[in-house]
Amino acid sequence: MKLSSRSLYAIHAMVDLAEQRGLGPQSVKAIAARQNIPEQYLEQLIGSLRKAKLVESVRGMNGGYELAGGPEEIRVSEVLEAIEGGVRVTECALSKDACARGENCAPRLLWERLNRAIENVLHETMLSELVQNNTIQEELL
Amino acid sequence: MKLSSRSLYAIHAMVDLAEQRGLGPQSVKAIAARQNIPEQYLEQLIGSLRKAKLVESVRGMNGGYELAGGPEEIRVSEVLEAIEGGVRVTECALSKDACARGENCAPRLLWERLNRAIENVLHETMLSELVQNNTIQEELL
DNA sequence: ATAATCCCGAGTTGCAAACTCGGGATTTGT
DNA sequence: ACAAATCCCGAGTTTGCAACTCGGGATTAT
Repeated sequence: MKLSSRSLYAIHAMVDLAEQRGLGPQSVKAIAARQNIPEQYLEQLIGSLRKAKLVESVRGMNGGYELAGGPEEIRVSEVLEAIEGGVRVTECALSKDACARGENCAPRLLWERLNRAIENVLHETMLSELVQNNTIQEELL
Repeated sequence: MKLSSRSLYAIHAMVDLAEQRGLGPQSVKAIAARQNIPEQYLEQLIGSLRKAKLVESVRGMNGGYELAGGPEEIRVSEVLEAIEGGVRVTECALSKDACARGENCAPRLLWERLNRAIENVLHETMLSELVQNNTIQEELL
């Protein structure tokens, strides 16, 4: 039940871009250094974020990446969707065919509850809530 | 964000024992066959369940395992706790030391929300809700 | 006695996630 | 015009750990 480092890195990178918003495009190198992420790996991940139109790139010298929209409009679920292609606790809950037990799988009730609970959190949490010096953090728990 | 097969197997095994309750001890072999779990692997897992006092063993010929208590009293969280030793989305939310960022980790808000949501579901779901021909399943969603 | 089971510490295997590499395309600064 | 800094991307390679096996001892019913 761990989040992959892919996901962790992607979220940290997006938060970083939110924090640096307005300061011009941020290079992969800079983001990687600030957030402590292997540079070439991040390059790969941020490519997925770009394809999902969550960030925009500026090429050439002094280029880099910027958030495509305001942090208040970006849901964490969008980030993870882009990077993982959906966050499901077990394949079972996704497609009934994937599970040999078919409809007769009693524990499916549990998978569905878990998926709901998780997706609810991811959908309701906006990037803006995760940036530094957000002093109202505590009440939002 | 997947559940490990350890967890999946353990839950299926516990559900199986709930379904076979009252029919005498169930051998690992029988459970494995019914639930489609590699036998020797299950033996390992069920050992953890026994140490956590969730099941009781009867040794010798015609031996096997039985639920230690009624399925209405066993929480899914107990099963996963026994098998995984806690279900945390990221180490960060567990101990502040584990994360180099320390207290200044903005995304921690997210980890905490996720952990809460997940633990809530696991804690509220009883084994009895997961057995077959539980016809009120749908409303419980 | 024999067979069926639990019990358990050590393996071994496989595979996907994590990370690297090489090199091309684009833009800026000088 | 050229060098340097970046994005871009398809192919690697590495590696950690979950998943699974093995061998053999202890216990009990028939």
